[in-house]
Amino acid sequence: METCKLPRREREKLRQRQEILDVALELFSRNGYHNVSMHEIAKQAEFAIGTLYKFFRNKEDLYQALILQLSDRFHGALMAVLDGETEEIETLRAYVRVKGELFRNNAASIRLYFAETRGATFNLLAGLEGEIRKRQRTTLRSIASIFERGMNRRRFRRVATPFHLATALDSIVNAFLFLWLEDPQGQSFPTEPDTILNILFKGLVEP
Amino acid sequence: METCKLPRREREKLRQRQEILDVALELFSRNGYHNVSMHEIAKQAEFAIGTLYKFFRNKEDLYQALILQLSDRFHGALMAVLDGETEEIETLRAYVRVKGELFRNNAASIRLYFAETRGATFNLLAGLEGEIRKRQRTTLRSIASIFERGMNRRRFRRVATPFHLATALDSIVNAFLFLWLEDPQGQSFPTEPDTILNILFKGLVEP
Amino acid sequence: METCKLPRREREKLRQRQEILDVALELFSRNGYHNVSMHEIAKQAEFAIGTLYKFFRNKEDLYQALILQLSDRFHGALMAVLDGETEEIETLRAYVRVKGELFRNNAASIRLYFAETRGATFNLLAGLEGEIRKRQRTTLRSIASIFERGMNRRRFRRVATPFHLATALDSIVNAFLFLWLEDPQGQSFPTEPDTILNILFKGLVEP
Amino acid sequence: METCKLPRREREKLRQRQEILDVALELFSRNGYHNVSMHEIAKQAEFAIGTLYKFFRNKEDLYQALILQLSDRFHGALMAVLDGETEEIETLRAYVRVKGELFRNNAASIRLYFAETRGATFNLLAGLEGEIRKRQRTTLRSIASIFERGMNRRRFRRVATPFHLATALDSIVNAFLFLWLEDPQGQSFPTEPDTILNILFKGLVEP
DNA sequence: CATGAATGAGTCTTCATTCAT
DNA sequence: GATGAATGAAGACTCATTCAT
Repeated sequence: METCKLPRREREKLRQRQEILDVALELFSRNGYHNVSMHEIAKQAEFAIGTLYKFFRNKEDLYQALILQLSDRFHGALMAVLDGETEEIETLRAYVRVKGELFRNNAASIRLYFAETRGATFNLLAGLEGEIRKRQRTTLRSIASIFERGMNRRRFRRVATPFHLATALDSIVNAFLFLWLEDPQGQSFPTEPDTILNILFKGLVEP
Repeated sequence: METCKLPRREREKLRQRQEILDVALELFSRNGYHNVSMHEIAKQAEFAIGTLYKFFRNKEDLYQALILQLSDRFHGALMAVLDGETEEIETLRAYVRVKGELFRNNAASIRLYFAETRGATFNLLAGLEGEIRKRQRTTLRSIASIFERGMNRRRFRRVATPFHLATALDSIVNAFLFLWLEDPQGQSFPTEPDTILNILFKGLVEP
Repeated sequence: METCKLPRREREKLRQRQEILDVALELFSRNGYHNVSMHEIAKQAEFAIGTLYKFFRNKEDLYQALILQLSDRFHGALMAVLDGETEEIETLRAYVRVKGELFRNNAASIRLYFAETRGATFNLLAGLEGEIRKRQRTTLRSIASIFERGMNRRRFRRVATPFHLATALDSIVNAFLFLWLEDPQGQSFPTEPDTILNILFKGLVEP
Repeated sequence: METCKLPRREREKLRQRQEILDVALELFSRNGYHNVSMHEIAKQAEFAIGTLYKFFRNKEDLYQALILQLSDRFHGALMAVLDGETEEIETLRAYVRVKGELFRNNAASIRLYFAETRGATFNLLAGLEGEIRKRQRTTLRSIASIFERGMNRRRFRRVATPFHLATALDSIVNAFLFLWLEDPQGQSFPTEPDTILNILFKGLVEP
C-alpha cells in the first residue's frame, strides 16, 4: 500500500475512520441499520459522537461508506481471480475457492452486504445501489466471458448462453455458501470446488 | 375454504384482519419495515390505530404475521406442485413454471419476502425465522426427493447428491427470477422452463 | 364569537392550541426563540411534547403562528379605530389612546412582536414577513388617508405628504411607548394623547 | 489614534481582534447570532478556533464586543455633530444628515445594532444593555439640550418638553431610515433633511 | 367495542468549548 | 503561542403504544 507515504496525520485519520467502520460493520450486521444508534457506534468505537460526524456527514453516509467498502473488497478480490490468465476451468475453480474464502473470513460483512444488496434496500443506498449493481453485472459478465472463451476453445459445450451459465454458476455458489452461513457446522457445504462445478460441468464439459 | 363455517362475527373479523395485512404488505414492500408507521397502515386501511392493536400485539407481530402468511402462500403453492404424482422431469418443469408465475404475480410480496428471508433479518423475525427456514428446507427436500426418485428410476445420472441438485436448481431459478424482477423489460429471463432446466439437464439427464 | 357553534371537540382543540400559544408567548418574549426549547414549552403548558407537534408542524411553525396571531390582534384593534367614521383629529386621538392601551396590556407580546418585526428577523418569519409588513403598510396608509382627508377638509396644513406624516406620527407614538416599556415607572410617557399629537399639530393644524 | 504608541506586538493583536470583529459583523448581520458558528467566523477570518478564544472569552463575549463597538462608533459620530457649536437648526440638520449617512454606509451594522438594541435582546447583551441604553439617553439628552437652547434663544416655540421633542425627532428620523433600509430603491425616504425637520418645524419654529 | 388523542422514550445531529501537540 | 481534533451536552422531532371516552 502507499498509505505509508501519507503524512502521519493523514494515516492516523484513516486508521480512525477504519476503526469506526469496523465497529459499525459489527453492529449493523448484528442488529441492522435501524437498530443501531450513533451513540452505540460511538461508544463501542470509543469516540465521541461528534467525532463520528467529522468522518461521515450523517448516519446514512456512514452506512453507505461501509457498504461501498465491502463491495470494493469483495468485487476486487473476485475480479482479481477472474482477470487471471489461467485456463478456463482452472479460473472457475479458483473463483469458487476464493468466494468460499471470502464468505468464511467475512461472515458478518457478507450477511450485511447481501441483506442490503439482494433484499429490497429501501433507499438506504440511494444512488449507491446503481454503482453496486454495476459491479455485480461486471462480475457476471467476467464469468460469462470465461465461459465464452471456453466455448470458443471447444472446452465447453454450448448448453446455454454464457451469461445464463454465469448467472447459474454464481447463484449456485452463493446458495451453497448461504447454507453454510446458516449452519457453519453442518455438512451441507461441499468444501471441494469441484463438487459445485461438477453440477454444471457434467453436462457442460466435453467428455 | 372452511371460513364459511365460522360464525358471521368471526368471518368479519378475519376479513378485517386480512385487509390490514393487505395494506401492510403494500406499504412494507414499498418502503420497508422502518419506513412505515402504524399510523400510515391504519389510515390506508381505514381503521383506527387502536383497532390494529386488537388484531396484532404490536408492529413486529403484525409484520411477522404478514411474512408468515406470504411464506404459507408460497410454500403451499410450491408444495402442491412438488407433491404431484407426475413424472420427475415434468414435475420439475411445473415447479419452475409455477415459481415463475408466483414471482410475476406477486412481485411486491416476493421482494419483501426475500428481503427478510435471505438477507440478515435483524431479529424482526425472531422465533419465526426457524419456522420459515424449516419450510424452505422442506421444499428443498421435496425437490431433492424428486431427483432421488429420478435417479432410482435411472432417469437422472448421479452427478451430485439429490440435495445439492435441489439447492442448485432452486438457486438458479431464483437468480433468473431476480434478474427479471430488477428489469422486467429486459431479455435476461428465459420464459421457457427448459432453458433453465437444460443447464442442469444437459449433464444430468441420461442421453 | 362563533366558536360556540363548533362541536365540543373542536372547541377543546382550539383551547389547547391557545394554551400552548400563551405559554409560548410568555417564554419566547422572556428568553427569545433560540433560548426556549420545545421541552420547556411542553412542560410549562403541561402537555407532552408530541402534543405540541399535533398542533404545529415544528418549532418555527409554532413561532410563526404566534407572531401572526399577535399581528392579527394588534392590526385588528388599530384598524378598527382607524376605520371609524369620526372626525380626523378625534380619530388620531383614539389611535394614540388605543395603541397605548395595547402596549400597556400586552407588554410581553409587544416586546416579542417588535423584536421580530423591527429587528432583523433572520428568516424565522420567512414568508410570513411579507404578510406582516403588508399589514403595517396598510395601517400606515390608513393613517395617511386620515391626514389626507383632514387636508382636503382644510383641517390640516400640507406640511408634508400624508404618508410622511403617518410615518412620523406612528414612529413618535412607538418611541414614547417604548420609553414607557423600558421604564414603566418613569415619567417619560405622556399619558395624554394630545401631548404626543401636539408635537405634530402645533405646526400642522390650522390655527 | 494613539494605537501607534503601542508596541508592535500589541498593535498586531488589536489588528487581529478587529479582523475577527469585522468578519463577525458580516456574518451576524447576515444570519443572526444563532445561525453563525464560531467555526464559520474562524474560517472566514482565517484564524484557528482556539485563537478566537484568546481574544474573546466565549461567543457571547465576542458578540457583545461587536455590538459595543458599533454603539461606540454610532454614538461617537452622532455626539460629534451634536457637540458642535453651530446654530441650533443647523445642528439638527447636520444630525439628520449624518445619521442618514451612517445608515447608508453601514446598513449591515445598523440592521444588527437595532435588532439587538430595539427588539427584545434576550439576555445576549446582559449587562451591556445598560451601557448602551445610557448612550442612547445621552444622545437624546444632547438633542434635547439643542432644543432647549433654541427655545431659550426664542428660535423654537415650546410645543413640548425638549426631551419629548428630541424623542420625537429621533424616532421620525429612524422611521424614515428604516423605510429606506427595507426598500433602498423606493421613494419613501426624503433625502433632504429639511423634509423630515419640517414636519416638526412647521409648528415648532417661530414664523 | 372502536376510537384516536395523548404520551414520552429514544434518535440524529449541531456546535461551543477545551487542551494536547 | 497558535492550532484544530476531540468532546458531549442539549435540542428538535418521530412514532409505537396506551387508555379514557
